[in-house]
Amino acid sequence: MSQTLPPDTSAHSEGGYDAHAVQQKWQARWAEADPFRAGGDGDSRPRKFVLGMFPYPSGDLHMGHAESYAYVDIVARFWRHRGYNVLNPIGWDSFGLPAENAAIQRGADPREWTYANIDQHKKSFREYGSSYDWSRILHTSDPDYYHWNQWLFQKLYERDLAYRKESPVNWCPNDQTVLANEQVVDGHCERCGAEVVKKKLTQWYFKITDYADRLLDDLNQLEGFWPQKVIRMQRNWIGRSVGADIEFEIEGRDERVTVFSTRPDTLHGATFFVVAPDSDLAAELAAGADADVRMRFQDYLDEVGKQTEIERQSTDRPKTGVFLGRYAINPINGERLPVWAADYVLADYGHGAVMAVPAHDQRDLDFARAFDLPVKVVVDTTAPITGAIPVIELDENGDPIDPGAGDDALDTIDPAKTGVALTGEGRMINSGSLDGLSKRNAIARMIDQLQAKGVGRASKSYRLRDWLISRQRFWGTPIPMIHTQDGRIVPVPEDQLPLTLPDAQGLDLTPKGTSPLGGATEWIETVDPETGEPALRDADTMDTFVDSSWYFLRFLNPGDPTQAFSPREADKWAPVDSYIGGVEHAILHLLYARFITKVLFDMGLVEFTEPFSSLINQGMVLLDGSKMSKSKGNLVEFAASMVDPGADVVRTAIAFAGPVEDDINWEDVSTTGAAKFLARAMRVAQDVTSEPDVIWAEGDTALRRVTHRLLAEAPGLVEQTKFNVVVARLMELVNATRKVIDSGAGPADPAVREAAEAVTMILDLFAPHTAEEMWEILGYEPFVGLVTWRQADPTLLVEDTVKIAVQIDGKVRATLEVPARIGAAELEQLARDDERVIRSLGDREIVRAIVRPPKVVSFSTR
RNA sequence: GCGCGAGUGGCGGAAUAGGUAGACGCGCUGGCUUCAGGUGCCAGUGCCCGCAAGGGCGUGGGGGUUCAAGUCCCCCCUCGCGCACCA
Repeated sequence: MSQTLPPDTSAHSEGGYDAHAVQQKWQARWAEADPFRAGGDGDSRPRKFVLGMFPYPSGDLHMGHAESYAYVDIVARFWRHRGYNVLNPIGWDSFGLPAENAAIQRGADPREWTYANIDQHKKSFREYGSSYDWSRILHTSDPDYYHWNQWLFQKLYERDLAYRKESPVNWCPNDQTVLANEQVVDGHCERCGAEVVKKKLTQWYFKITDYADRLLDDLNQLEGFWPQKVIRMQRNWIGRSVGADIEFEIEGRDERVTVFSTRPDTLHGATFFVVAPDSDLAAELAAGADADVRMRFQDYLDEVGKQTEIERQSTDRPKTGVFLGRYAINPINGERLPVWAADYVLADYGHGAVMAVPAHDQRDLDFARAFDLPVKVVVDTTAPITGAIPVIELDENGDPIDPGAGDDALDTIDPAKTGVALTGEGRMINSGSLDGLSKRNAIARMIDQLQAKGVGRASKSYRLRDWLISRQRFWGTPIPMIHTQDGRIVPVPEDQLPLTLPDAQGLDLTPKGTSPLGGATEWIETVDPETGEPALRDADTMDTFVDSSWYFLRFLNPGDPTQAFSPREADKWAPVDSYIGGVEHAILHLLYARFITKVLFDMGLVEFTEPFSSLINQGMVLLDGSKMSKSKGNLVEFAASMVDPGADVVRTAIAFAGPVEDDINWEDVSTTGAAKFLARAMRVAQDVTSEPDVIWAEGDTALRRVTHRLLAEAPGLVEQTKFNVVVARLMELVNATRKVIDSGAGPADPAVREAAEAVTMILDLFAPHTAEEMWEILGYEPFVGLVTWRQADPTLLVEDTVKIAVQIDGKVRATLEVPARIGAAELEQLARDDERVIRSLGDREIVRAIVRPPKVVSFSTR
């Protein structure tokens, strides 16, 4: 027989157990028994769907992943220990640019890089002891997955939620592709960091703006279940403004021009009119002006075009613009307003044009002062306002002061002189029938007037833009549309889906501004499904955020060739109960997934409108105070981190390092402390000499109290994600047990066994291999990972005696050990009689006593 | 600029409802163990004075409420994050 060499344990075995041997042993057993597979229809336990944001298969899994997936596993294991049927799947977000870039560098197929990395990830997660349901793996780059991206696209198209338009878009010159608004961070490409430029292109969009109100309003349901920060970021991102659309005539133009304003009440104060220089309207108006204006406009437009997004966005930039030689007519009073083009007005917000009210808008005021335009005050912000009712002030004779009499006060804050716009509350002046009204009432009245004249109406505007989903890259889901010779755009027939990517062999993947798929002649050429005439496929691929917007549903029946997901399974499992991941997706993935979920709801395919019932954001793992990254060279690799201390030590050290939502400095993570603790816990289990059937009630009561306090507290602490505190409490129980073994009732005491078993069951959250080993040592069958935690015995949670602080004038002068259920009168007497109290009191006299059993007695003297 | 969040020992961090601040761990100091060097055991460890008993100070700074404040209120400082011409 061949002899198997035992693993080298020399470096690890002194502590009482060989962490690596234990790890390998239990990983093999888990692989064989597959104990963490979610229960099927016959399983009567209540269900929990626990999910970590799935990883992108980059080659550099680092400690950030170690942290995130440790938390996911703690939550999944916790619900199993609480008696739930837990679904905890894992998959890979495997389309995307890095694979393509790696392929270009080595002249290989992105598939090779992608799937090799996925294999590496799987190995790492297995080594980590993550309790996944390994039967449900998915990769978004598999045709059987992206088939359903294409299906989803076509469903959105049918519902008029997918459309093409030409518009200035964000263009990353490095990646040579367009980006969604959400993927531009501070004017830079979210992925590669290159400065983003604007380019006018025809692209596919998803009409997320149709859902803006619901995306905003439904955030209220998530209050308390999602981090406040994420909710706030989404609210800001959607950015709803409430106001009115107002139509202006432009002299010499047939059609009226609409502007949006949140302050229709100030319409009488409009003194000029501004259009975005890069808008079609500006070009048209300039074209209709004389040659001089045309030239100056063209110069200005060129100048604006040269600016980067960042320059354009910088605040305190002096206002620039050109007069277009045209006039707009104020619909409420017929005044002629000069029309300017200025880049402080954005082409793609509202209607790309504004009425300028310099007295009451800071930007308009800055512009007016720069170009010497009139400023007309229509709100007297010095006039007192209480709610909607004007307060009439009386002079010394008891006569009412005329509301318009505050002219002196108003003069001192004249915006034309101070340069500060009057944006606050006040009462209308110089506004005809609106005079005297408060802001709120004036807005309502003005909207009525506009509506009556047919030149305006109440309206809302959003910061949120439609989601640009086309990408000029290869490694993504092909857009399932066909461009016919006669200019129609038609869907690829459903029976031809999935439309799979061609082989990358022979394709030039180098970024060149158009999709590499355009060069796959055989692939791109197709026929018009209606006429049979030659036609071309759409060469672009979809944003990978489409892939991740619904993937949680695919886990419910992965590989199903007949549908994207089963509505019946979705009913059972979805939405996700606990979703765990980084805050970097606050307005990308999380917004898109919410949007798509609402669309699926409207399609009648799911019965919920929010995909993630609760969200946990973990902080980042930092090294040298900054985010780990390959380019900075401060990457601690996940796999490497486990080599020496083992998976359990890494997981426990991370859980113990601090609050989940805080950033962790890797140099502060103490694997030494975690390793000592796990060895100590293991030794306690090894020292137990009693049998599993001992009667706990006969054990040491003091130790039993510690055990039961932990049993009582642990579930609440885990639910509040205070994992670091749970580890601390486990350490306390291990220490208390050690003491009883060494210098108390001894290893045979039933309380020692009870404590060791409680430690084992809870330790499974953090150190599952060690816990399984301890469970076996304690004489049980595997798997402790499936054992329901014990209930705390309430009688052991009440202490016999309590320590009470006695304060004299706010300072603690004595502590008393008294029976827990002591009465107030008796306690006060004990405190008054206490020697230390008497000594400390000296000749001072107690004038007041506050007695609060079982906490404190507080005496005041003087 | 606007909006949030956070400041607790040498370090990471604890502290249900205002009730003994510093749990737990790292580090450090001393001791024990036939113990060669990552993981045994015990004790100590917020700062200052003191041999001790004891006393004073102490949760970014200043004020306040309260018998009692890390916790509640007001002002300020520092750091972090988000948004940044959104009409």
